[in-house]
Amino acid sequence: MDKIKTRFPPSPTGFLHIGSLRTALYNYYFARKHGGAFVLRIEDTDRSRYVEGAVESLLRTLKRMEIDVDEGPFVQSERLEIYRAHAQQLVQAGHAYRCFCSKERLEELRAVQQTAKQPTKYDRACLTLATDEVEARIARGDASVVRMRIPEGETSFEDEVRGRVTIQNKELDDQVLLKADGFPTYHLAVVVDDHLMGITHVIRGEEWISSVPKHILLYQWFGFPLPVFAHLPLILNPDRSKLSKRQGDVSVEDYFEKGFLEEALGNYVSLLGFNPGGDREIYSREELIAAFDLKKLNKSGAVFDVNKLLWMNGQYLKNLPADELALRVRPWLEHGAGDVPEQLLQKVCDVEKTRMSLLSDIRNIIPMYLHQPDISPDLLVWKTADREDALLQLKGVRERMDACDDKTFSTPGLVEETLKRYIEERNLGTGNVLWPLRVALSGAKRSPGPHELAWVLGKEETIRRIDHATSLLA
RNA sequence: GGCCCCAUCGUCUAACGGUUAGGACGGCAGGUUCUCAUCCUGCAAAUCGGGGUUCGAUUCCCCGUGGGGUCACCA
Repeated sequence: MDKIKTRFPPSPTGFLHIGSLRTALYNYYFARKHGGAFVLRIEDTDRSRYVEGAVESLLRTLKRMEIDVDEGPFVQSERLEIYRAHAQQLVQAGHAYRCFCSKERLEELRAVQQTAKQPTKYDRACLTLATDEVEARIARGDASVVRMRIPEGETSFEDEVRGRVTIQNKELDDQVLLKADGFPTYHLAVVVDDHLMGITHVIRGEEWISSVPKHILLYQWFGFPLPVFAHLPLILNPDRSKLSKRQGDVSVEDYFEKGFLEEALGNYVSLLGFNPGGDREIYSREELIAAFDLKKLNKSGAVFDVNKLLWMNGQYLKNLPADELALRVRPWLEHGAGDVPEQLLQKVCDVEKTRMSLLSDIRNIIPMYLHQPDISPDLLVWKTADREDALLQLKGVRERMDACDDKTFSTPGLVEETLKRYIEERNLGTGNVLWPLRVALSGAKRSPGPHELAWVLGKEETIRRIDHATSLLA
């Protein structure tokens, strides 16, 4: 049996679309699971869409997603001779023919057909051109393309996710295979390359399913064995149309910029249209590879739910060790705050990670740990107490904090113990003590607990902040 | 419009033809708690409609309806 090979052709714009990411992931999973190879191919046969640096950008993104390429990137624009020869072969065999029709004529033809509510198809005006006339016009330098000569009958194929799909050949247009500029169209290039590169499984988006019959014809004409086809359901906007810009972010780079983790994005996207079997939501890359199965693919489109992605991202953040999180959060710090000491950043991550859903959340979180926050004196007062009590409690707790040794501040747990013991000993109200203390340290209505804040800030700063709060109440 | 594809809670999904139709996100209500978040518990929430086949249909078939994709010298 042939070695399993899958391939991935990103769109040549340089950005990786969310849908493309899933396609890449599935191809990668499938290849990995079967000990096969994952091939990267750049389909840059449209010169008008050329983007400088697109390939480098794509490779960077794939690398970030830890999708390892086994072969390639193969670049189609460097293989023009191969496609030309194949097109020529079809012309000689009578399966394709030269067409000299101008774009203007074709547009006009289409317009007429459209108003007449006819299907828009090429009228085969050039099909009957005599061989010597064709040669004469080519010699004269007339621009021409090569078109498929669609035969009568019907074409069908087996799709791994949809089953048998059949289409009448009369529905097919005499598709252009080789353009006037000598570049192949997608249809020619994909068939030739998939065969030459030994691709055994074609896993791609559903938007391609209607062009498969054309490809089948090409495979037959060339005498190539068919690969296995698996067409994935589309990823949808909330209104159920094909996921597109305009209704939100569609490139994985957009999500990186927002502060999503590569592994969360990969995990989430993998589960759109595929279910490994259990009731779990969080899967490691290895688990996904092990569970991946073409038979487990869904047939219907899936709405991309940013909300659930946000939740999943939070899950991943929460489960990251503090030192790891600190590393990954670092790029989001403002330039001025770039000198946040590593140890402080790790502590902040440790106490804040259950409150984060994006890496970029660190930007809103970090200031209060770097500088004494503004405090509204009224906020210092616990709901069942008054200013006098707040002042009293702050003074008391300051005294106790001051009496602590450095070891107490070495873990949040020890600080917490100390506070609890203090409250118990004096028979104080928990809220009466902890609320003003927490506000004194954070200035915020909502924040981590006072013991966590004190641990992050350290003894000296903790006392300084308590003193500051006290001065506001006095 | 032609052709192709699809159809379970709002969303992602599970369910050998036999289940009180399960889980997750979100929502709501509680619990833990100094606050928020985390965590835990509970609640509401779905088989598009109509015909068949069958002892029995979410599941198989047909029709309808709805949605999507595609109809380039773009991929």
